[in-house]
Amino acid sequence: MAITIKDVAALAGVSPSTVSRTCKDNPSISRETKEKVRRAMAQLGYDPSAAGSTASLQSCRTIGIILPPSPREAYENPFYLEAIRGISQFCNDRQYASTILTGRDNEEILSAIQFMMRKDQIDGFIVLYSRQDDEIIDYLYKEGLLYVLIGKAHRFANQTIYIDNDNLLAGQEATEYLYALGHRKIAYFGTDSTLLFSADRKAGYQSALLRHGITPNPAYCIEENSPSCADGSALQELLLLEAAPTAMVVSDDILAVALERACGRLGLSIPKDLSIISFNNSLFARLTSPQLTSIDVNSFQLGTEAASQLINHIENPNLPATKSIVPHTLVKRDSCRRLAQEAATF
Amino acid sequence: MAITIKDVAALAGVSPSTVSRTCKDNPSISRETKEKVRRAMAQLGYDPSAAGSTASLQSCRTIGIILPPSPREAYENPFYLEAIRGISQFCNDRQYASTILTGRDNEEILSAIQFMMRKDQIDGFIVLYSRQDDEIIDYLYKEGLLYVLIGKAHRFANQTIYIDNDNLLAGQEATEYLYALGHRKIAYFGTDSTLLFSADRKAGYQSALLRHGITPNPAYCIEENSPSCADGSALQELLLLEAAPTAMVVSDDILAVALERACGRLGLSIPKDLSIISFNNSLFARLTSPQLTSIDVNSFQLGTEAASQLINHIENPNLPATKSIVPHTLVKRDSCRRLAQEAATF
DNA sequence: ACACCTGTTGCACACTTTTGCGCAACGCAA
DNA sequence: TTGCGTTGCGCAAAAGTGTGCAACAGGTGT
Repeated sequence: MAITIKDVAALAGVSPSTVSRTCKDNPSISRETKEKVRRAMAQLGYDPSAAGSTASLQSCRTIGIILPPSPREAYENPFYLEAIRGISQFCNDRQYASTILTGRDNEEILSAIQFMMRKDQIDGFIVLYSRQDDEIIDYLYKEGLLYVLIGKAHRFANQTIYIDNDNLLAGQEATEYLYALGHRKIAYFGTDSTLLFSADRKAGYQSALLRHGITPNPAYCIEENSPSCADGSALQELLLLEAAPTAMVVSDDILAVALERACGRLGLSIPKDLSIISFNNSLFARLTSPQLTSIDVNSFQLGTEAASQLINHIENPNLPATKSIVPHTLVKRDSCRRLAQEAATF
Repeated sequence: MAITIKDVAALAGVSPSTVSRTCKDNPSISRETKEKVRRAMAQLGYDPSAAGSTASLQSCRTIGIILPPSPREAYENPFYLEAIRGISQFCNDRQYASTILTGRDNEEILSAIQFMMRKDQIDGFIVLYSRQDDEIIDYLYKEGLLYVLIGKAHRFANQTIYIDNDNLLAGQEATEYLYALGHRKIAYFGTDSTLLFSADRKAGYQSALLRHGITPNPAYCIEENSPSCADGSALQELLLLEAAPTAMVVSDDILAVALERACGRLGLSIPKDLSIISFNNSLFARLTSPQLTSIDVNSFQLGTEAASQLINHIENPNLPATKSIVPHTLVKRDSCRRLAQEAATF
């Protein structure tokens, strides 16, 4: 067993309470006594055990990380682990623990949450996703539990702490980039837009088009919720249109890879026949040929920022709900080409 | 604040100790009393708080998950998150918490470990990787801490609990599969073999060749430790050899995708000019064209099994070090072709 | 009737830290 | 010398649970 506050107290010749107060730099302890105690702590290599402070402070310095209930495939997106690593890194630094809550469906996750709360084992949650009408977020909100969202709040936006990219802006920038290269027939390919990041990117895409006087064409907008479905016919239909797009904004690298495959099957070459810009800048974007131009959303930083906000709110309970925005970066690679002038005459 | 053992005791008209013993089904409490207590517990919705038991039992029902210190790229391998999900799922079921320990280098990870231990905040560790001469594993061993390895033990093998695939066998099976398709010029492409899974797969590859009377050709064996390096010249040299291989065993899907790209650049087509079999069966294997034949190592199950072993050892401290093997499965897709008979005459 | 045994339960303390309150000592002024 | 204020520190209770030991009731054997 590790050494306790009593050992230090004995060595320093004071009472445990004095040691405790010294640790927290309480002004009612004299400088000399503090010095003495600190020497004893250093000599013994003392670190207060969490067990005791948890008991007496009713706070366990642990946060829960909630993964979405999704098909297994979704977790292969490196986004999640990067965000988790960001959270863990920050927690390690601030001497918090973090625990992942997962399950095969909403119900399992809910019961894990309830269990942890009943046990007083968790001070707050980070929810790694954001979607419309989510049962778990509703539960957290209704129970008055502390949580921060990675992604934009759907309901209760005013009272919710969240960390997000400016996905609307990112969607606009992606579209503007293609526009600046001379593209006018720009399509959008995204996941199911109940996932809010996708909805925002799509809205950004649409608003960029409108700004240039282009009315978004519904036939130019495809939404699939899995890269496996993306082999389907909708994409093929779009690509074979009389007025097929010359460029596409794709809401995730993984979908973009699926799109590349579809193009390959149809004999379209990238970027010659189709320019592609996607999001997340994951390994997927770097392993394809051509490598994908992609918008990096800094998922690691989303994680650290979320952890930072949550811990801040744990330690200062009455703070108003803060929102923070993590910047994104456009990484240019080889999947977009400048359109020759004549093609630009829409 | 949640309801405590005292509330239950008061309602049931017994002492807190009786409630405690009832929870653990201690035989020294009569059936009638237990019934009475259980009714009170149900009525109040009581669940023992972890804080108290942590204090009194000196065990916090928390395990640490140690990520390798690696270049960021490595974490994009879906293997890690799948293993973590497996661990979390099992922990959630068994009402344990898990916390991820990570850092930019060995030193940061070590200090996170030391901190957690000094705080009595962790009962044991799961190490998500296994490599030669690892400082962190040495530390855990020397401090006598409880840990289980995912992957094969290098040093201290006898005293180490580990969960692994039979990577030697898997390497053999991959090679045998290619052999059975008529391939004789089979090369190996793997990561840096200080990572033990890679070393084992390579050894399996070699032994399968030897079994068929083929002496492994050193020129047929390439090791790179990052998919970015894989764009390098070694691979190109091999593929352009006079006696270039007709098939390759690749230790990871991600490397296999890099290999596919290299082939593309050299005008080689898959599986026509080169058959590829790889490991992990990740999304990478499914998103390429052609889709990769790959050996699924069941990373989720590696995680659950590791958590199961660790918790078992936490609760039964004197168990001998167990080892368990998680089965793998060959998933056939489109990256391997049967060689015409004449080509098989080596 | 007394001693002993068995089965059941509660008391008191353990674990470790935090903190309200009170006490002792000291200086200074009346 | 008494009284008051201040400073510095320890006592003890608090958080919630687990457990060794003692006690108690009731029954049995002598």
